[in-house]
Amino acid sequence: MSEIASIPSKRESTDDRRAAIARAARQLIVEKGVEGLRTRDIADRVGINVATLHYHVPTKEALIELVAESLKFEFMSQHVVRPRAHMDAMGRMDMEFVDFREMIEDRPDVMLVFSELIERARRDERIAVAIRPMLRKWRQILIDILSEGVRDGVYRADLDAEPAALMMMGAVVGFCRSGNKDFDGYERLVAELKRAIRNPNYQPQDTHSKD
Amino acid sequence: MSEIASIPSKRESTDDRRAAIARAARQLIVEKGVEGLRTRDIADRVGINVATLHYHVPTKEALIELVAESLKFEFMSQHVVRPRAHMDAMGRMDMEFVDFREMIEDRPDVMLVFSELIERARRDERIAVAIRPMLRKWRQILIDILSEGVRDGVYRADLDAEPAALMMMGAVVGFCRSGNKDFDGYERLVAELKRAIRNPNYQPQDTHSKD
Amino acid sequence: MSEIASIPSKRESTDDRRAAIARAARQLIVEKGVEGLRTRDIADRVGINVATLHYHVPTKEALIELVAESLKFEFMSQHVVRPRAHMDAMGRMDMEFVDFREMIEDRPDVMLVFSELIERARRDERIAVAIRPMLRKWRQILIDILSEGVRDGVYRADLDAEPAALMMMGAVVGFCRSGNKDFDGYERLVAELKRAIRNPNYQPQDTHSKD
Amino acid sequence: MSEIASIPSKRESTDDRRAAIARAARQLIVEKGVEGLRTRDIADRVGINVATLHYHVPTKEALIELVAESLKFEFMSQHVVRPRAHMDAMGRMDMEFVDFREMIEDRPDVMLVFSELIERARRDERIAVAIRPMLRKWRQILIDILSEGVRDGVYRADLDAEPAALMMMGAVVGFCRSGNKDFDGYERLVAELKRAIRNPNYQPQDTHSKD
DNA sequence: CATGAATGAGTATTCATTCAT
DNA sequence: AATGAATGAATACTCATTCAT
Repeated sequence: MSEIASIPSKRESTDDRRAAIARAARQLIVEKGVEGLRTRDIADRVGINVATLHYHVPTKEALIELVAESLKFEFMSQHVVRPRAHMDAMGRMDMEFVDFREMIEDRPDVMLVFSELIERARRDERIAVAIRPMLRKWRQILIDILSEGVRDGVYRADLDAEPAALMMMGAVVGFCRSGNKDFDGYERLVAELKRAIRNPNYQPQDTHSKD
Repeated sequence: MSEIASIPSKRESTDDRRAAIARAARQLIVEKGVEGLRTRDIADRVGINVATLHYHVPTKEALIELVAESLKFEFMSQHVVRPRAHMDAMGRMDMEFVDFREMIEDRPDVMLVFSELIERARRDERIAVAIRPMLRKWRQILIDILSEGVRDGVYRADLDAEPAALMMMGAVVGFCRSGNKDFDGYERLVAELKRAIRNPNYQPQDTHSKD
Repeated sequence: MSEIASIPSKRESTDDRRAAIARAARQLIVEKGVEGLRTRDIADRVGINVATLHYHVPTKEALIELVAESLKFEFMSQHVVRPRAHMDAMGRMDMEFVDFREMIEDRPDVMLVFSELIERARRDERIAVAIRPMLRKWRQILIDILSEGVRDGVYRADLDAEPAALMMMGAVVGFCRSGNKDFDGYERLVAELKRAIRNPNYQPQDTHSKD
Repeated sequence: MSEIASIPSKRESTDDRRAAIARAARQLIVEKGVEGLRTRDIADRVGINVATLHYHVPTKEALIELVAESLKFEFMSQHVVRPRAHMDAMGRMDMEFVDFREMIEDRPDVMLVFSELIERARRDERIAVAIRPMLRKWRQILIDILSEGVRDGVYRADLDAEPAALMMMGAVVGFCRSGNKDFDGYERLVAELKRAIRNPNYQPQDTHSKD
C-alpha cells in the first residue's frame, strides 16, 4: 500500500506500482519540475529498476499522462465526496475555499504539479487533454455557484459569472504558484475574493445569518 | 550601457548579439518552453555558431538570466514611459489594463515567457532573483493604486489592497497562461475586475465623496 | 513424429510448442530478419508468455539453432520422400529444379531464412554447424547427378562437377535472395542452367551413347 | 589520410572522418555483421568519441547508408578505371573475372559487406536504394558482354543473356558468401563458368565465324 | 506448464560546453 | 569574434533472461 523509498516490496501488482510511480513522479515534479523529471529518479524512489518502471509505464509521455490522470482523479473526486446540493451559493463557495485550503495544506503537490502541467499543456496536446477537463470542471462549478448566487441576490447583480470564475481561479492558482506557504495570506485572499463578489445590499432576511 | 559612443562597431556588437540572442531565446521559449530550449536552436535562429553563442553568453544558466533580464527591462520600463502621477486611481488602473492589453497583443511572448520563468523560479534561485523584483514592483504599483482608490472612495472601503493586488495579477496572468487569444474575453475579465473593486456608492461627479 | 501415440497431451506439448515456436520464428525472420527477431514477438505470435517461451527454448541461441534444425529437417527430408534411384541424371536434375520451385512457391520462407542463416553462419559457429550439413548435402546431391550425367554423356565432358554444383546453387539461391517472386524468371534461369551443363553432342534416342 | 586504430589524429575534416567511419564500419560489419554493428565500436576504432561520430553521421541509418554509398563508389568505379571498349566479349569477361578476383583478394570486405546489405535491403528500402543500382549495373555489364559474345559466336547461340548474367553473379557471390578464401576454388569456378557459356563450335583463329 | 513482474547490461542519441584555429 | 570539430555525461528506452507463484 505504501512504499516510501526504503521499503523494497518486491513483486507488486501493476495497479499498485503505477500508483506508486505516479506518487513518486509527483514528488519529483514538485522538487525538480517536469523538465527535471528523470525516469531513473522515479524508479529509485519507488525502489525498482528503471526497466521495471518501463514495464509498468512504457514511455515518459505515458508517465506524464499517468501523473495528469492521477491528479485528475484526486482533483475531481473532491466534489463528489461531500454532497452540497442542499447548500446555498455562499455556503457552497465557502466549501470550495475550505476544500482548496485543505488540498494545499494536505497535498501541496497537487497544485504545484497542476500548475506545471498547465504550462506544459500549452505545447503538449496529450497533457492538454488530461488537464483541460479539470480546468473546465472547476470553472463550471464556480460559474454555477456564482450564477446561483447572483440569482439569489447574495452576489452582485452586475457580476459576470464567467470572468469572475476565471478571476477566482487565477487568484488562488497564482497564490499556490508563488510557492507561498503562508495560510494567513490565503485567508486574506479568500476574504477579499468573497468581498469582491458579494452583493453589498444583500439582506439575509429569512435565514437571519450571523455575520 | 557599456558601449562608448565613439567606438562604433567592434566593441558594441557583443551587446547587439546578446540582445539578438535574448530575442531568439524568448521566441523559442514560447514555442518549446524553457525545457525545450536548446542552445543550438538559439544559435541557428540568430544565425551564428553555437560556439559563438557561448562566447557571448557563457552558460545556459547565464542565458536564462539574460532572458529574465530582457523581460525585466521590457516589463519595468512600461511604467516609466508614461508619467501617471497626475491621474487619479481609476485612471491609472485603467492605464494598467490598457498597457497590459497592449503588451499581450504586441509582445505576446512577454507574458508567456514570464509565466514559464515564474514556474522555474520556484526551483532556481538565480531566476527567482530576476523574476521576483518584477512581481514585487507590479504588485506594489497595484497596491498603491488600490490604496489610493480606497482613500479616495472610488474603491470599496473594505478592500484589502494586498490580496486584491494578488487577485488582479493572478487573474490576468491566469488569462495569459491559458494561451487565450480572445481579447473580448480579456475585456470581460477586466470589466469584472473593475466591478470587483469599485465602491458601489461612489458618486463620480462629486470630488469629495460621501459614504 | 516423436510423440508416442498412447500419451496424448501432457508430454507431447513441449515438442508441439517447439514446433510452433520454430514456425513463428521463421515467419518473423522473413519479416524482420534474424537481427529484428525478438523473443517477445515470437511468444506473442505463438500466443504464450515470454517466460513460457524460455521454458521451452532456454536461450535465443538455442532458438536460432531450433530454427536451423527445423529448416534442416524440411530441407533434407525433400530428397527422402521421392525415391529417385531409378532415374537418369537429367531426370533427377529436373526433379531437383521442380522440387526447388515447389519449395519457393509453397514455403517461400525456407530459402529466405536459409539465406539469412548462411550469412549468420559466417560468424556463429553453432549456426554453421546446423547450416553446413545442408549445404554440403545439397552440393553432394548435385555433384552426384552431374558426375553421373557426365559419365553418361548427357552433360558436357569437360564439366567440372564441383564448381558446377556451386554455380547452380549460387544461381538459385541468388534468385531467391533477390526476393524475386517471378516464376517465369525462375524457369528461364533453370533453362539456362540446363543448357550450361548439357552435352551439345548428346544423342538422346541412343541409350548407350559414346563420345 | 589513414588512421588505423592507434593513430588519434584529432580534428579532421568531415569528409576524412566520414571516410574513416565508413572504413571502420565496413571492417566491423565483416567481423560482426550489420546486426552486431555498434556505434561505440566504430567510434573506438576510428579513435573518436561516440558523440563525434554522431556529429559526422547523425544516425545509425545514415551510417549504413554511408557504408552502402562507400561500397557503391568502390564497386562502380572499378569499370571506369580500365577502358575496355576495344576488347572483344571474351576478353572483357576475362577482365571481369580478374577484377573480381582482385577485389576479393585485396578488399575482401567489399563482397562480404555487399552480401550483408543485399540481405538487409530486402527489408530496408533505404539500403535497397543504394544497393540495387550496383546489382543492376553489374548485371547490365554482364548482359552486354554476353549478348555481344553470342552475336560474335564466342558464346553459345542458345545462351539467354539475362538469366546467364544472374547465374554468373549468383555463382561468384555465393562463392564469396561462403567465406571461402581458397582462390584455387575461385579459379575452378571461373573456369567452369567460362565453359558453361562458351560456344563449343567456335573457331578462335577464324575472324568471321560460321554456325 | 504457465505467467506477471523484475532486472542487468546495453544502445543510440542528445546536449551544453570546450578547444584549436 | 567566429567556427568546425570534439567530447563527457546524461537519458529514455530495449531486450534476453530470471524469479516467485
